[in-house]
Amino acid sequence: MAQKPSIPKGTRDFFPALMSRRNYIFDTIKSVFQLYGFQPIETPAMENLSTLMGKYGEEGDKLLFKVLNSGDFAANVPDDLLLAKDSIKLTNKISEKGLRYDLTVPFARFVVQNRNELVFPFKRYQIQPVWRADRPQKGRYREFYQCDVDVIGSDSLLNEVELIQIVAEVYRRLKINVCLKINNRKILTGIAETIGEANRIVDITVAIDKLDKIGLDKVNLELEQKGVSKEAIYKLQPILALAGSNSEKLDQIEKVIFASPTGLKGIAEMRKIFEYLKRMNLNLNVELDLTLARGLNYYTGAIFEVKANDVEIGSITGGGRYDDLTGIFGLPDVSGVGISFGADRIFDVMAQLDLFPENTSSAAKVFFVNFGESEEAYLLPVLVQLRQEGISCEIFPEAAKMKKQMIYANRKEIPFVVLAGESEMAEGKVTLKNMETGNQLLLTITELLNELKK
RNA sequence: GUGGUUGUAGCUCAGUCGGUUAGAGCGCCGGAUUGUGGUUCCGGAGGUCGUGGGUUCAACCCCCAUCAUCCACCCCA
Repeated sequence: MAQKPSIPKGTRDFFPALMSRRNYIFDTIKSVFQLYGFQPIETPAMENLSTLMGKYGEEGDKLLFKVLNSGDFAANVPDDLLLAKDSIKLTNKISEKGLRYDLTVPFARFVVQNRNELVFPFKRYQIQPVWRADRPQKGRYREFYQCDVDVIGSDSLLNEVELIQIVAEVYRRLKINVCLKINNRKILTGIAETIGEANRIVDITVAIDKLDKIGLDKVNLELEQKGVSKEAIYKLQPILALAGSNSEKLDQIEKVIFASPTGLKGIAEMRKIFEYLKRMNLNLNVELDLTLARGLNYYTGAIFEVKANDVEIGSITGGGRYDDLTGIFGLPDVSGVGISFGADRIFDVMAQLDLFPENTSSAAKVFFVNFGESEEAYLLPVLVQLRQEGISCEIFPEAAKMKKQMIYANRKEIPFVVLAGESEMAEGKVTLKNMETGNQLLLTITELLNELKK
């Protein structure tokens, strides 16, 4: 038992029944993406570490899975470096590739690298696994899928609005009750400037992001511990307590951060987005949440986060505007905006709320019982005919006991079973059994086809 | 990276004060039923009690270590 094979922690195997439900999620998301004119791309599982490092903050670098150089990777490492036991420096010598941590950074690299072949604004979607060397826990895996949609090469806020529409449509189709929270990094910058802590914006946003989780007192405590001045924290209080409708909140915050041009720009952006949304007749609760921060520090404009209303699981979709992601790779002044659906968390939510439709099974529609060689010869052409008609079917590969074959069909949840032995063959017919009702019909092959096409 | 939880059959879990042959339910296999699954009845297989050490006449049970697991923090989808 101890020797049973296993998989690395934080990874999972997916059974057929799970796969068909996962594919239901992927297919839904994919078709909505396509509805808005986004096209798929894929990038390699591995990227050069130089592409990945430094893009996710210090914490993120630690969570990158590094891939050992091939060959005799230790041979060229100087002795003093080995003895120094400095993991970071040693890593630089023995590893130059890593597994991707998200889809956005590889996408930025993709855009810069292939800029001459792309049509801008470039609208792409990408559904692939990413890897993080995090410690796994509830709703957190080391290998999980992201479903990203991004538009790059356009400043227009219409892109933000389109992404919000996509969120609304995806969750409408999946029947998940969600709330979309939206904020703007420029407003956060404005706040930081106004309270006199402009260079602490990351600390401030990370702390206030936790407001609804740990409460006001603990947020203030954390700000204090991070070295934010008492005066600044005091000035921050009314901002954290803002309430009212989205436009009321914007009006209030505007009065506070009027001296910050960046902050005002953020407010103008948000007003424009809400104005657009009003015209879209959106069936989604969009809430301006000034405490929403999101960790990734490449965001520069609007930021989004989606939470399921009926399940405690953290955010299931997130994203935002990033003005300078491609700048790091040598292509400045190309703005992009995108969001990422966390398929695995969406799966957990749907499983918990039992939202999957009944008929997601990937099993064949018809099962043929195998009675022996002559029956096989009689049935094989029928299988060919069914498949030509697009009806999925299979025959048991050996003439096993009928009970065993029926159990097989039952466990695979195949809805129809065809039986054809001596008596049926004599009449040129087959018996079709409906596995759910137990009813049986004696049919000719033509009748069988018609029956199954219903 | 920090703190905690739990490891007994394929799965979920009992297991008394440390005591001789470690149990249940579900699942699996076979039969009742040689051309009929999902219900029922009967029978059967399956365990180095996570691993290594220690205490003891004796350890699933106590101690130490180790590995795995799950949960929380950090961070995040």
